[in-house]
Amino acid sequence: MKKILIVEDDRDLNKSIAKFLTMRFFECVSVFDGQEAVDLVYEKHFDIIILDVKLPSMNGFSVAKEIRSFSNVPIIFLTSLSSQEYIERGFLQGGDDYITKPFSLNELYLRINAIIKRVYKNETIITITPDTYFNLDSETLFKKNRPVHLTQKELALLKLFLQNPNKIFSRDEIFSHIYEYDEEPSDASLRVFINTLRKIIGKNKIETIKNVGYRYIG
Amino acid sequence: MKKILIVEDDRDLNKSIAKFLTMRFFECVSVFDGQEAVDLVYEKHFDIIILDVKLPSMNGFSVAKEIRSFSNVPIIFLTSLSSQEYIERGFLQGGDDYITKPFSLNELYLRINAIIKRVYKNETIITITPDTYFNLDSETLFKKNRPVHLTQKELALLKLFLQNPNKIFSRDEIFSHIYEYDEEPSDASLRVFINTLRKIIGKNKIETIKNVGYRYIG
DNA sequence: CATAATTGCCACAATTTTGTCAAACATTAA
DNA sequence: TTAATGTTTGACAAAATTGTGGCAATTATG
Repeated sequence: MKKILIVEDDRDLNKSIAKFLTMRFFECVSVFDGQEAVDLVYEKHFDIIILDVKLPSMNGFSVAKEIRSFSNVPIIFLTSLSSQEYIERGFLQGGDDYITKPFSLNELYLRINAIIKRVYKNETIITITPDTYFNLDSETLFKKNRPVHLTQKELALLKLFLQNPNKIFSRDEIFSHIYEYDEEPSDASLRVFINTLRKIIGKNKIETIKNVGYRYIG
Repeated sequence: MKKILIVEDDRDLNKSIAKFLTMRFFECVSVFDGQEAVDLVYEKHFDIIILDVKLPSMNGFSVAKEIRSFSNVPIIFLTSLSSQEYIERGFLQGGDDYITKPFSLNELYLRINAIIKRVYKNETIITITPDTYFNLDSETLFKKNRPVHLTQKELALLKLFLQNPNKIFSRDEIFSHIYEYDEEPSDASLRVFINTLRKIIGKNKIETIKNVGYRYIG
């Protein structure tokens, strides 16, 4: 679950953003002034920061500047100042997006997701083929919207592949991921799992790297 | 240098975007309708796509949907339709940003940079020809955005060349790089590998240095 | 421009690796 | 305990990679 820091001195607005995003499975922390935000980011990890520009004492741009001196956490500026000059300043200060008030909470939500998708590359739903996808939360593979049963090892192997698309895995690497330390089956075993996975997600989705291992084509 | 595809049927606007971004060191390609855009992305590599929503024949959302079926290239929607519904549709179609007209070119530029910073921060891609590139992270060669399977030796040879563009390699040097100590095949073998690589990346990309060896033209 | 040397390229062969299936074995659930 | 499910193995078929020979094409050089 992604952690969001909401820096907004308008308490009502702050609260409704937090409520909206919490309902959509984000973990939200609210603060109401700039210095507090900087201190908190120093101490704790956040996956994304929503930052109002007009804040008491320390303005949003200065907050961003301080945070950027030690962290690359994505920042979305939020403000009623829609002048080009401000927008440009926001991006130059290392911002990832700039939203002007009034805005829809849903748009904010979508923009957060767009950034998360790029930065953390972890959507919950991974599309494998047009009719096959994998839900990372429930760890379930769906084919034509029907869940497909996978055994423990099949699941481990599929997850390894999906989380590292296009990465070449040596047989040894795969073994160490899907087997316990004391298990040492022969190569033939892995071949069989590859075989069954291919039957499920499609032959061409797993490429054989001869003399090395395999890779998932993502 | 990052490559941008501009899909906008208003020729004047398309031209001014291209001019503005070219001055800021992007390589721009302009097209004026949706189908053309899809065809082009299918064949060539772009780092980011600027996509007008209102296009003749095929609208921007459909274009994005088609592109997303085979590519993850970042897309920025561009449109005068500022209704929430449209904005949301843009993001749900896999868009990375949504800008409403009228907009400042500089803001577009800044938003492009924000996305590039996130998406390509640690991806190293070597462009070989307009439709062929090599991803150093996954050690994969792409042609028309499709991965091309290379055997061990082919890959070793290609990597040697790409990492040393324009350097003349003697046959002996190449041998010592791609063969193990105990392997000692004849010259004919290397000729065959050169031959197959040329078929893949283009004849003129590998120059023969008679009596010496070869070099990759980078 | 003729010649010799070098290189390109194709088809095939040798070798190794991988895919597949059935059956044995192990583990879990009923 | 039995039945059901999951995992591993072995044997053989199938496929892929690499090497080689032979001849055509190209290049350098006198």
